[in-house]
Amino acid sequence: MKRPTMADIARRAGVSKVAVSYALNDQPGVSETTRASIKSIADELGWRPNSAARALNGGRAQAVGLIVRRPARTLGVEPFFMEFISGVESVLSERSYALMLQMATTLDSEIEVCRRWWGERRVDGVFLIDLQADDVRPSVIEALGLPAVAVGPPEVSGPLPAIWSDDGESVHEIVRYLAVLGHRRIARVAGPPELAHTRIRDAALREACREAGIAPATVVHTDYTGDAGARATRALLIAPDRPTAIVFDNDIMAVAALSVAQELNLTIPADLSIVAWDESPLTQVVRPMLSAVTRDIAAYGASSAEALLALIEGEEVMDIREGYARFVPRGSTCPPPDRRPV
Amino acid sequence: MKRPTMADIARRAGVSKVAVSYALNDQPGVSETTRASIKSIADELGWRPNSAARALNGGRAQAVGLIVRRPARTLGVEPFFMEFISGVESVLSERSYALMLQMATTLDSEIEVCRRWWGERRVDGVFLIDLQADDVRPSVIEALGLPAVAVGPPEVSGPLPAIWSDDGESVHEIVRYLAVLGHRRIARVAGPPELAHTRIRDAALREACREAGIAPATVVHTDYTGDAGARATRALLIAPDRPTAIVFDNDIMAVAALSVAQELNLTIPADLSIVAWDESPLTQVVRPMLSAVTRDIAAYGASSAEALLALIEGEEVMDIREGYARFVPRGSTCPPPDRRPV
DNA sequence: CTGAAAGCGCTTACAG
DNA sequence: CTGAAAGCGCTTACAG
Repeated sequence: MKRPTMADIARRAGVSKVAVSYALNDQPGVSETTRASIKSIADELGWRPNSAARALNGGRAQAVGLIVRRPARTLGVEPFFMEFISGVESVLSERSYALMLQMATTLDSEIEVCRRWWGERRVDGVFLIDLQADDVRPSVIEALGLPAVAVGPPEVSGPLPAIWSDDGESVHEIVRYLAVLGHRRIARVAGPPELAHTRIRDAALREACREAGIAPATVVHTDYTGDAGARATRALLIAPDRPTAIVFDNDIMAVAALSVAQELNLTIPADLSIVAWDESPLTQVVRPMLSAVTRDIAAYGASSAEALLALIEGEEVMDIREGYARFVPRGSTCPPPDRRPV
Repeated sequence: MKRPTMADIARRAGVSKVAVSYALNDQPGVSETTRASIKSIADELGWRPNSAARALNGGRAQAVGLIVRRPARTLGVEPFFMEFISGVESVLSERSYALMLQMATTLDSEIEVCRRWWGERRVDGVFLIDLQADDVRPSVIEALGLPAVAVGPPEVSGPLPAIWSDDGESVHEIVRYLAVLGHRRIARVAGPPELAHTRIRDAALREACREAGIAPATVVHTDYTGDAGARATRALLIAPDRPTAIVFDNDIMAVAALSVAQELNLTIPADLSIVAWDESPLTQVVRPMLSAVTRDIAAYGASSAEALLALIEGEEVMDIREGYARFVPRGSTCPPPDRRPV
């Protein structure tokens, strides 16, 4: 039951602890036969390096941290996090890095966790997600000396390398598509306005509408829940001059919109086109299947992890621009009523 | 930038490192005035205990591990994990424990991760989830001496304490409800047959049908994806003597079933009653809203964490039975066609 | 190639 | 109440 140490191996092998250290770390200083015999004893004993002892020698903690600051009620239905984490993991595990996960409720508590993690040498670096406009975290983290990558646009990553995908590009693609179909009144049910990528989409939407020569889109901000999405959709649809197309910032709100449309006796897509963001399997189990923008979130997580590990190794890391989310038309978009043959 | 140590504090305070240790850990051995001055210096310097150094003194790693072994494509849409984790976190964070998260693909690799974590002293204990019939993990983990709790039924937890909710009870409740409505042909679209709780539901379903005096339910096992759920549902609905009610083992498959019904021109609930398991917000954004069984998954995570920490403290931990999932009827269940007035 | 020493940052036990 | 020592399990530098 007692976990073996290098001293145990040294005793069994009849050599010094130092020789064991050299042998096990593939350092010169022991003969090949000694090395082999030490290794086989280590194997037999099931020896593993004590991570605390290693970390104490100026070594790394061999762990990175991720703090999630979304309210519990939206977390479960937001596929982003688990997909992102699984991409992160794919890189970490092959480098034997561990991932520390923590939930937080406020920006301050998130910063406090970083401070503690770094002070306690529990992590070698962190991922910053859900960047906000005027986010204080990048500069605070930078000041701590804690290696970190910002998973978000360079505009708000401050001194940290940004791993980002260009949401503006996706917005333009959606609007051009809808405009070509003939839509003139587009609305968007968005995420929280404090999130940087929400703002970027907001701005891109204004610009894209102008470029397409259509009226500025109405934007309603929500907390990403299906409930809030349904309320926002309902408000849009009972207003005079209701939109003929609505773009949603996640998929659960888009699904909720299907129900609201049904409630109001509107047919999708004949009476209303719907576009979802970041398609999860959910968009394909409903009818009609939802037109959505899609990107490889796991790959996004993997790049972020690569960048963070490189930063920890002391390499210089540049901003990395991932592929943007591409529009995939499915069954929830079509030309608006006044542009279809009667 | 250099993170301060006790030696730095000792120098500033003009005392020995030991005095600093006593002062900061609220141990006797220093005067109250010295203690206060040491503490204020520590504060000012932003000192945090080096977790590696602490762990090396026979102390704890102050971390517990969770390994998730579901394929990436089902992870994102399965709200269980994030809700469970957020419950776990609520307990861990107030005790300053960290959570290490790792993905694995096979049982063997999962066991290997446990072996490594424990050997490296990275964790003080682990959660075992998704217990299987004849699961080897409990006995292997027990043999390692690694403290662990099994998040699953006692039948398969072996020597480990089980934190579980009685799925059988929920199955009985559902079947009694459907039987009272007049349903005689019930089917179930289930999760993977290797999972212990799938088997428990299978067995309970047989028993419940017998007790209700109705034909044994047809059960189709799936991998929990919406796709597989849709296929299973379709197969059930085009068979002769199709069921009048189907119970699903998660919510995404139940949502997929709505689409299949629509595809086959069946009305929910008039032609087919649908029951989902472990309702997430998803069940309430579709129309009709899904009747579902519901339980407090975060509370489940919290109990599991409490139990694991107690075990780590050396306390004896008994099996803990959480409340079972309760049936909440919504819009997707009603009497079958032949039991309604014409 | 091999050995004994020092040190990482803490805690614990043991003298004064 | 205060001080100097030993040790946790490793690694790194420095002699032989």
